[in-house]
Amino acid sequence: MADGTTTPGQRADAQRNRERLLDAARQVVAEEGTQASLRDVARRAGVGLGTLYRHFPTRDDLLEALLRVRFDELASLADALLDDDDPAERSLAAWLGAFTVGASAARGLPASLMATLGDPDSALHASCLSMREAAGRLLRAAQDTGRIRPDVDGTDLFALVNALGWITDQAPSIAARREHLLTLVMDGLAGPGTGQAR
Amino acid sequence: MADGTTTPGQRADAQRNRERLLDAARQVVAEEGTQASLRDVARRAGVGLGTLYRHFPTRDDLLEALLRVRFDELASLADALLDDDDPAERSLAAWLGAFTVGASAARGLPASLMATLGDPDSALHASCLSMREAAGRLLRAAQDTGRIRPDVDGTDLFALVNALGWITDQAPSIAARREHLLTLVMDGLAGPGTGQAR
DNA sequence: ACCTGAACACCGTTCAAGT
DNA sequence: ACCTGAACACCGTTCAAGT
Repeated sequence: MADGTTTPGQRADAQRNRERLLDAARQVVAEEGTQASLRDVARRAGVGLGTLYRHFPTRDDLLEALLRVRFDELASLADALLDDDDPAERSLAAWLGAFTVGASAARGLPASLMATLGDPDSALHASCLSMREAAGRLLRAAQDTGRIRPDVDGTDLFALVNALGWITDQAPSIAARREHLLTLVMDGLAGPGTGQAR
Repeated sequence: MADGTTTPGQRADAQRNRERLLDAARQVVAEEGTQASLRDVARRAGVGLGTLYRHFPTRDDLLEALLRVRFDELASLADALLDDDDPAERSLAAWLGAFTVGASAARGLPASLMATLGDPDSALHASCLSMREAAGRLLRAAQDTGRIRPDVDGTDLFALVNALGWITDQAPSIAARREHLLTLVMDGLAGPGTGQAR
């Protein structure tokens, strides 16, 4: 059972460098987003640039190490919501809310997530895909109740919620309306209305 | 009446260089998106890098020269739709469709549009703002009929449609579902449904 | 094994020097 | 007036050289 925080393979300064890199990356990504300068990460970690590449051959490898925990949490949240007693469309809304909050943890994250889904070789691919699938199960449960339109799938849903996460990052005035825009999209997921607004 | 295609101020090779730059920029932006390398543009135009900066001090100045015509067309389309005999919400849907098609003309365009709205000094600011305002008038007309929810404004609408344009650029599989996602958002704009999907 | 930093091929932006 | 390209300060990525 690897716990993810230590890699007991070969040790020494390597283990310490890895942790320094992750600490630095956490800071830099929080400040600059997923497109942050890798040189900056190495610099802030007090480590040679080659060392960063040795530990994380790819930007996505680094992001994966930073983000997998959150992704897994979101996936299990979806499964937990699936089992609770709330109406399915409320569970779905709750999950989407949690996701959009997490998506704005780092600028550029929605773009990274979408790119990762299209690249099976990305280190982020697997966890991102399983997160989307967990959301898909929630969606299907809500569709079974007949209160969510049947002509959307998990891909549509994930696309929409990432689009929302993206737009929310483009301007503070829009970030302030995140909840509002989310309910609007949720209403769209519910299907055509009566035609009477409000 | 400046027609935008010629700048009769001082001429000579300057005028020709300007046109070469625009031609090159059209190509490069079409291929690489709004974040295309400016060096590449100068190179393809067969012009020194400094010449590009002299004609277009800013990336947005260059984009403005490329895109203003389309923006203006979209703005007048909105006004034309406002005056036709179609139901207001159909006019709104038609405009949103036209916008999203135009928005996928160049990768990165939705991001440029959103950035531009927040920066009054951007060369794109004015035309982008007036486009949003034209859309806002369409929106209000549709709201007056009572078939579009009253608690959205032009900023929300523009944000949503740009979010759609962005997500559409992230994966071909999603681009294929653009119409579908647009109707979904339109349904959201119509307000809460009956609760019965479909 | 692991670390380091120079090296390479790119950027955007500025500006002295030319015509 | 206008054009040019070197110069500067950055990138990402690789890899020879060190321990």
